[in-house]
Amino acid sequence: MLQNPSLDDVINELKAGISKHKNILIVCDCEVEYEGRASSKLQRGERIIILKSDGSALIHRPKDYSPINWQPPGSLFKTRMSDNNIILRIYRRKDREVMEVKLLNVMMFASLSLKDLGEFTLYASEKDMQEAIIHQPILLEEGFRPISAERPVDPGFIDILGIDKNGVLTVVEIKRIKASKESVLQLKKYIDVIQVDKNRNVRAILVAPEFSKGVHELLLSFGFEYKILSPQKCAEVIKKKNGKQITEFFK
Amino acid sequence: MLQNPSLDDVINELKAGISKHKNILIVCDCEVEYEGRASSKLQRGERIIILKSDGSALIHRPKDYSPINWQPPGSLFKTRMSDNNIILRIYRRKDREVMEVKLLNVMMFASLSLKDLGEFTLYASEKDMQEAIIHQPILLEEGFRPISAERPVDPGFIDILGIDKNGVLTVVEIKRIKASKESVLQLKKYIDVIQVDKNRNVRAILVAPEFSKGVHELLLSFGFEYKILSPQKCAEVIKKKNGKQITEFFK
DNA sequence: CGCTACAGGTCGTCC
DNA sequence: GGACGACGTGTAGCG
Repeated sequence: MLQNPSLDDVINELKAGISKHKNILIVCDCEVEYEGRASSKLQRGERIIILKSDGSALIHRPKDYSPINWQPPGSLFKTRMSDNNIILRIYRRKDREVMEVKLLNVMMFASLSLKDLGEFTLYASEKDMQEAIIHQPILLEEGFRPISAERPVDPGFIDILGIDKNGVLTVVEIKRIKASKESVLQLKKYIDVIQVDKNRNVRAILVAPEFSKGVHELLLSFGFEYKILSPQKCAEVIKKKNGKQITEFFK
Repeated sequence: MLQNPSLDDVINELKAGISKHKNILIVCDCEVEYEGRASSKLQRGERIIILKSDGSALIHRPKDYSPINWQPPGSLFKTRMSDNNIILRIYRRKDREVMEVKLLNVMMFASLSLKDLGEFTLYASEKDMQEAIIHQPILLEEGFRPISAERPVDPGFIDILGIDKNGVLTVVEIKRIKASKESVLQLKKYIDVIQVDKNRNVRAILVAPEFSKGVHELLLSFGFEYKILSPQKCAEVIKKKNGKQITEFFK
């Protein structure tokens, strides 16, 4: 870890860090150029640079969520001196993308060996909602019996296909966030494919925690139905189910 | 800037840095929980945390382009001690999202005042393609005259609306990357709205650097046309045009 | 704030 | 490697 190091010290540490697959953190005054799917130029300023061991690189300005310039994992790092500045060249083979950083002054340099084996779990994805409904169909409605999930149709997949308590074929489309008109049209597409025989009775249900303006009307115009269901609720069900499985596992 | 500081020192610096709207960089052993549009839990491990002055927060693992947990700009930072650990609570009003980081051990802490006024320019955006075609319609085809750009229609916007050399109304949809079937359907949507009178002759042209498999067939089935044009080519035109403007400015 | 479409989107999954 | 869709997508522009 170096504070206000000379560029000579930085380039040595940089080369060493890269070859040892360390994670490198640099706070510096720099310029950046990018050329690839688009091209960009970033004038001189102070930024935070992260070089990761998987070959990804991020350049962060003092504002904004997203990096102003970056390179995805799998990129190659190369360094050289030019006009008493360090040039850091980051090359990505796919799309032949190049990002070049000119380091003019380094305020802080750190070469890190981060140990991170912590497990990451995300709950309440759309997949979770699907599983929850299949595991506990009453979440959708009483008497519903799922037949298949992620059933491939001409263009796309039907989230859940099932039979209702009256034996009517039912297509279920799930959204984990507020459903838009787009979602209704997606459902329409599936119905058009499924309902080859126009006289055959098929139900369509859009499941979401809430619905955008105009969606109810659009659903009505197609004769579709809806069901309010939150991903959090589904996450609860999944958690309980998995907990039970673990209990059963230890029986 | 602190190396292996005590958590007492960190929380003081953290509170000071947050109130002074500094950019804060932490390398530490931590756990993270998130609750909002979904919920997630990240077990203990060593990570890089960036807290920005605009209220955005990023937690980076030693791998991957994207942060494992984050909060977009405008979030509120709050700190407290709990069981001899620092709890950093980052709250976003929209969607009532909460991210809580438990700092167990801090390897490095830096409170930074980054000066970054450098200008950023990006070329080869879809907007550039639009401007290039409007400035130099021959990029699309000989005799084309643009009428309007970003014209709002029922749902959405028509990239460019114009008249071809034969006086026929022409809808142009632009993609800066390979155009998919989705793009064709987007164009179809606009045509359906524009072409109220089915007998009225309207041309539809999809402009993109390349086209996915099946797109040509879909275009054909709708009677649409296409034009190969790369964003890089358009960027050249725009650069030349802007250069000329600057020249004219100094005349 | 909601709706719409773009983004150097990224990322996983399946073919 | 291409095609397709999800993402805690984020972000800008407009009403």
